[in-house]
Amino acid sequence: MDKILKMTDFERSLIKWYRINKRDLPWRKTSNPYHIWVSEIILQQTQISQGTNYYLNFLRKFPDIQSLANAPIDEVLKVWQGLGYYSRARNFHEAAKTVVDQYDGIIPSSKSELQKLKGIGPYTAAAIASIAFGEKCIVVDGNVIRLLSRCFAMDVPVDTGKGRKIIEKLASNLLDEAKPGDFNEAMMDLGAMVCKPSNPECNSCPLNSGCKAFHLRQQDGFPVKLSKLTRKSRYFNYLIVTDGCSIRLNKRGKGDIWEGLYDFPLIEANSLMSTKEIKNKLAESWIGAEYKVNIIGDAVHVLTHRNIHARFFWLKAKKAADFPEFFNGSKSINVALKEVNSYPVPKLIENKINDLL
DNA sequence: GATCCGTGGCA
DNA sequence: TTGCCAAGGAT
Repeated sequence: MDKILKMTDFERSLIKWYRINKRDLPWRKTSNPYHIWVSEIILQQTQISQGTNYYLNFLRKFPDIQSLANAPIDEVLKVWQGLGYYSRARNFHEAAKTVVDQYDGIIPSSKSELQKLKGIGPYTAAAIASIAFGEKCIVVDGNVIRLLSRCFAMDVPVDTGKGRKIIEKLASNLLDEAKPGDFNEAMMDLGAMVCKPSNPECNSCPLNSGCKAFHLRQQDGFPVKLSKLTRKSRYFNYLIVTDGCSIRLNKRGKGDIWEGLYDFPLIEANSLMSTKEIKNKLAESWIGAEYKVNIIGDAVHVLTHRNIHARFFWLKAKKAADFPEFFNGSKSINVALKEVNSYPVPKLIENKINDLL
């Protein structure tokens, strides 16, 4: 039987809407799987308005997978600076090296092979496989979850294994197998543009006639979620050690926030500290040093699961190069002030550096 | 399965 | 102001 004849009303309405309303985005002008891959990593947990410039800059800096694989990780992180979730950059870099070293530089074309690469999970594997290679698989992202949970008025929480399986089953049944990539992008576009988290534009939605939440006037009641987010506080007492020519930067270690990025030498404690406490701490490790200490500002930096309370101490030193290489359990380096901007740093530190220079 | 990983926008 | 959410993945 002709596929067209089996097309459901859902598919037909969705695809028709997409033909007219699809967004003109840079990664939709290409079928290059590397470009698609770049876009999908950048767009993980990231809105298009925030990610588009990073996509363009990333491809300018790393135009093909070889250039990415051959780059030092610091350069990759520098391009990623400000975008957040830096493990995406580290894992992408690792995966690029794997493809160059073990796949002869050819990006695998199946969802199952793609998912073996670092940083590629069920969503990204399905997105690349369907969009770049036409594999008949569905993507399940936040947009798809919201859209389907509303259409079917799902009372099972979507952030559970059971809810997840229901979503996957529904999407699989609806998938347009003739153009899986278009179907997936259409679902995400409709979710982002019409079936929005708040104030969805149901009156202009092509699927409203079959949407259970719309008929119940319960759009805001879906998706049902179980867990709610909590944030714990951490207290970073930062030492900006400088002698006017150079400054100390601290390379952040494995398994903690901002892994691989640079900040300042710090003392993490149960609270913000006083200058007196800082001086006492310094007296233990920097014997005979000459410096002055002043608090130059406090900041609260909000992460997904953390509130970072930061206090910045200005340590005007006679010679920053003499600051202990290992301070409070981690290593710092001496960097010329002119060179500071070549190091990848988190937003909190970027802001502070911009304040100072 | 629960927790962690960034940053920005919005109601 | 506060909390939620965003084209998720790793541990």
